[in-house]
Amino acid sequence: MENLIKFFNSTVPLSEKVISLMAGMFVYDELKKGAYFVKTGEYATEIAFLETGIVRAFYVNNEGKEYNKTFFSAPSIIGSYASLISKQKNNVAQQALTDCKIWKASFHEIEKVSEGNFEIERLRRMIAENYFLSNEKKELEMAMLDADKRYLIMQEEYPGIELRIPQYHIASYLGISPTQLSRIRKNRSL
Amino acid sequence: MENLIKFFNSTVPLSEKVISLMAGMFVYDELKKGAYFVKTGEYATEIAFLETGIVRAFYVNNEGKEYNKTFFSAPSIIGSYASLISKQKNNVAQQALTDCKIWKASFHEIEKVSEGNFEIERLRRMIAENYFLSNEKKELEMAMLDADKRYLIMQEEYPGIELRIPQYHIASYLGISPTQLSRIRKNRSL
DNA sequence: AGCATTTCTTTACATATGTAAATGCGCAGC
DNA sequence: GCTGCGCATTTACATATGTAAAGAAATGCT
Repeated sequence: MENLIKFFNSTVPLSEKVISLMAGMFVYDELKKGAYFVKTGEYATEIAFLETGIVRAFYVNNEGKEYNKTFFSAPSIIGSYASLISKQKNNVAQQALTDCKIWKASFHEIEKVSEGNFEIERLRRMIAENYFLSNEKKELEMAMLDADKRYLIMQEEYPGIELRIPQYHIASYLGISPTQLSRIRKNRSL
Repeated sequence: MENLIKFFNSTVPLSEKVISLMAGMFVYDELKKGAYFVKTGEYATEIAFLETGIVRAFYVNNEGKEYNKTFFSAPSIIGSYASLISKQKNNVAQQALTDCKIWKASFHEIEKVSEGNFEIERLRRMIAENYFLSNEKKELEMAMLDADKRYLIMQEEYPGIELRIPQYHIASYLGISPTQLSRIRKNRSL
């Protein structure tokens, strides 16, 4: 729980009051490797703080192929943010790639306590902005850089992740086939 | 100016007080076709309401090729949102594709008046969320759908835009070459 | 109206990357 | 220590899409 507070505080400093409010909203839980935190086609209701572990967000195209959109590496917030704020169904599933420790909360409750609470409203604004920025960053990278460079950036962004999850998840994240990732790795090491 | 108020009100209803606050912050201006509202490498300071016209947001890769990231078709908000909230340099330029009428404001001033103003804070949160959602939507479309389908969606999202801007801008938006767009259009009409 | 410029389409060709399948490697469990 | 299974790499091949260039069409300017 201290980790959660610390994590939020690194976005905006929070008052004692807000901290104790939040403390009541989050409960501890675990995700086994392979378990889903969010499933496609459902309405998201929960958000969680990922204390340890790795989660992937991925979508499936009409041919049934999976694409990894994001990795969440602790400490981080998980939950289908898009579905929560739009009240639409998820298009993106979230699945644990390792065993995970999480603290989850009902998003609806968070919305309720932020009614009229300036501080939480501001926290939510900053969270929205951060999501926006990291999406934007990934989008630009995907579009401007070749897979080579994206691979490099991925390694900086998620240090050590390659040791913890299979290569084909990385390939999917980079938007290329495992075959192609292999070719890149081969060239890299020449 | 009424259009501006109407536009913001369609996100969250605003009080008289906030409306008059805003009225003082936005001033009328125009952009000639081809003019830039935002240039790459600079720090954004302004935001604007696009009352009439079309603006494109685009980035340039290291080979000097341009990619259109978004079209803004009035009524809409323009300005390098990412740069404004991150206080980093722009990676994305914004250029008028037709003559435009705009109402611009200093983002810094907006930030100042939202200090402690719950309503504006909430407006900003919702704007951030909307930006996030439209980015997310585009990202999923780009990744899950082929250019065919994206072309269709583009036509729904920006009705009539094809009559107002050159084809190669559309191609660039779809992430394909003009040649390829031509091929798609040809197949479409069979 | 006529010329010039811009835009769109088409062709021919090159190539990057995906798919499929075979091989190789390493770790886990017995 | 052996066996099997999951994962990574490699090979061969197919193909979608980009590039370049030429031609056609449209637009705009004087």
